[in-house]
Amino acid sequence: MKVSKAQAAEHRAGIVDAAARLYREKGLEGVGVAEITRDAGLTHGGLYRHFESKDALAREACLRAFEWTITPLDGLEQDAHASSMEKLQAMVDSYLSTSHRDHPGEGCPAAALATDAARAGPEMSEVFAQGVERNIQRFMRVLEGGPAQKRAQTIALLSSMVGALALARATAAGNPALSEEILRTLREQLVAGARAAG
Amino acid sequence: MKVSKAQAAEHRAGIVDAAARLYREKGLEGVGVAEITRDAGLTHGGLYRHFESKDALAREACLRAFEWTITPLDGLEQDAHASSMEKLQAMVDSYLSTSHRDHPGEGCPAAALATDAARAGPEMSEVFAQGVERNIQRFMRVLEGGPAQKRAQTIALLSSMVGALALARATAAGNPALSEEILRTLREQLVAGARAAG
DNA sequence: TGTACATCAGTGAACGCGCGTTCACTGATGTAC
DNA sequence: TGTACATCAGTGAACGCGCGTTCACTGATGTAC
Repeated sequence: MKVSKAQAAEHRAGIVDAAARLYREKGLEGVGVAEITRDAGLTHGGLYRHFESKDALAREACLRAFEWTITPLDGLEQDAHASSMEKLQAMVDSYLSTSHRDHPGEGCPAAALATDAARAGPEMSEVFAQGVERNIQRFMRVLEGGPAQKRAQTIALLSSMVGALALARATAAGNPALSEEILRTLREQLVAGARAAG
Repeated sequence: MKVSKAQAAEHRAGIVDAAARLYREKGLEGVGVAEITRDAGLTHGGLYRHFESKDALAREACLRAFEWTITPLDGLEQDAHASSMEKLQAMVDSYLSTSHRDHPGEGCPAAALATDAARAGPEMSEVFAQGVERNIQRFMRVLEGGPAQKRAQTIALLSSMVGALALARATAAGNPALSEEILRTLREQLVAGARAAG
């Protein structure tokens, strides 16, 4: 049956949200349209009233996934009492936490979808690059120094955290000690490195 | 028809090699057994004389992929004239080259398969963790300092390079300038960081 | 405000298609004598 | 060294199965009068 325009818009947003979460959890090739729409409380047939194809939905879900949040970049940012270094440490600790490792569905899509996006064609790559650029702009705000220096440091910081989180996830089930060691080591090294550079 | 034991062993190795390359290029869920065996010059039916299942082949291929080589860790290592810092720079430049970015099939599986391995179950995670541990041991040899310090630095170095390469690949088609910027930035930052720490 | 009706979001069966796996068969290999 | 024969690596058709997508249909929505 037909539903109101407002409800249809909600359904559409629900599908995008479900896809954004499931793709991060299971990969771009690990989820079917049936599972996505079921998760959103609908059936698969109606998906094509909202999206041209599964790939079009995947691109929109990827863009949506990049609206993820992490403390203290979001919510606690107004806290003027915290020093820049304390904020950096808090952000790194949050990004490289076991909680983030074990819940990719609500986490950073750069770490969850990078290799998938590399194989998904130029359109997805463009979406992904937009998200990475946005991430860089957000993360830059916890660093100090000139714009060029800050940008370079942010790119290095993001790359390190993405790689560490990806490796920690890949080794978590097979070698938990190594997985924890990777997270712990980078929590320590990254802030020490920023302290030396800043 | 039946073939000699020696030729059967060659065929088996050829299948593993083809799988190791194709999985790195297209992902663990992006290649079928038909494509792998065709690439090895065989048909898909005979695959199950050598491997229990596709997953068993994938695990063996992943282990094989971790036998990848990179200069100057392999081949040039006897060059006693090169300083440790020069070797580190050469290794980082090689890892974060556009050539490595554009040819994942012969490159580092940690960067190519990390997110796939995280979703492929505990047995694959165990194989992957073994490969990562081996990578750490190899990379440690270009750094100086005490064992604990070297190991921590190596884990940070490997994480940074894995993340940077993954992000560079994901953005290469959609934003080539950003992709190059990521590689260039980490080539510079990583050695500068090691210089400061060492 | 009421009424008639075109619109269209959502349903669920059906479609090709490619996948991993199985299996009867082939014929060279390699062993027993 | 020769011969007979069991073994088994490899072939290619066939199997269920799940996938993305299509489509006839439903019935509430929202518009035209």
